[in-house]
Amino acid sequence: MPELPEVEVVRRGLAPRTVGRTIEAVEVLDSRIIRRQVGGVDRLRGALVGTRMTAVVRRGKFLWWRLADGPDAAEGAGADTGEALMGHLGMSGQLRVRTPGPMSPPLDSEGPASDPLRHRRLTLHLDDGTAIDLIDQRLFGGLWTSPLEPSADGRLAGLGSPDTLLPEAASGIARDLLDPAADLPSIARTLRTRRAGVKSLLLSQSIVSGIGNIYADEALWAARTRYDTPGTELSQRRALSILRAAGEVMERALAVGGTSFDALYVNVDGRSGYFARSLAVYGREGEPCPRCGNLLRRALHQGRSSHYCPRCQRPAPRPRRDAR
DNA sequence: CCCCCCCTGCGA
DNA sequence: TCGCAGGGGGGG
Repeated sequence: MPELPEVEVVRRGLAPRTVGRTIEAVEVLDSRIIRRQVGGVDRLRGALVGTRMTAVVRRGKFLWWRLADGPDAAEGAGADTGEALMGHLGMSGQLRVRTPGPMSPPLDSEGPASDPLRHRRLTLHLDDGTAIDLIDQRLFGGLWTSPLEPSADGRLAGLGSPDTLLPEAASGIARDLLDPAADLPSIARTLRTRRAGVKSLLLSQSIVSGIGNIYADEALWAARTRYDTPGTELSQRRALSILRAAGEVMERALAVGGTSFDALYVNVDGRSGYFARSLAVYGREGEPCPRCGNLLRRALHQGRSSHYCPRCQRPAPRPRRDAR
């Protein structure tokens, strides 16, 4: 579930089912899913088993649980452990909540390759019997612990965060456009200092986080700007309008559960979002532009597809030197 | 800053 | 068989 709206759907699904719960066991079915864990599976278990989840936080596409010492801790029960459980879904990751009972799916499915349960890589077992499955076909996602540190600007670390503490693993990740602490004029100014194409800049998680290939294309279409327009050629007004467009399209996607093309992209209950039908350009090469009717195109840009309308998305006009 | 890598699966 | 797929990190 890759981009910001899809990850936020997951965060909202996880919060009511995990906050306040204690982790009783960690089941690792494929250790590649925890390759970013310092100390491997032993250290992961040591850091998690017996701790209580106190919040689920998101910044961009990164998701983490805050952890406190559990009720069994002799001293300091309830105290923050100082480490977060980080999660990233990569290209094909899902976090699914499985509740005990007769209706629950079988633990190990022998179904076809398209059956997502075939790709269960790790499960957290909670004290109320709930299981949190990390399912990931391509294994680009992962779960690992990361020490907390204060956020650089002294504001709340991310959506759902109780304080300013941020996992070290997310320290290089900029704020996202759904974060009330995001400073849009400042992000716009940064975009304008860089010569690279504006789409690559929107995808740079260190400038602004949460935007991926779908929402970058949608935002640039909405702001009538072509993907290869150099950041240095954007006016402040145009840069801001691109950022606003990106925020708006992600808000609209979030409101309908995110974008799903197939069963790979689902919420914690395995259900799809409905935004795919509202996409203007992504995956629609050869179809008419919803704004001007010209046929949409797909171009390869830095190894990834860019979808755009060749007529109504133009590179920003160069500032006129002779204007006076 | 571009290119490659990490992976698996699917459709042309 | 190849190219492509909502991710990110690291190398040259």
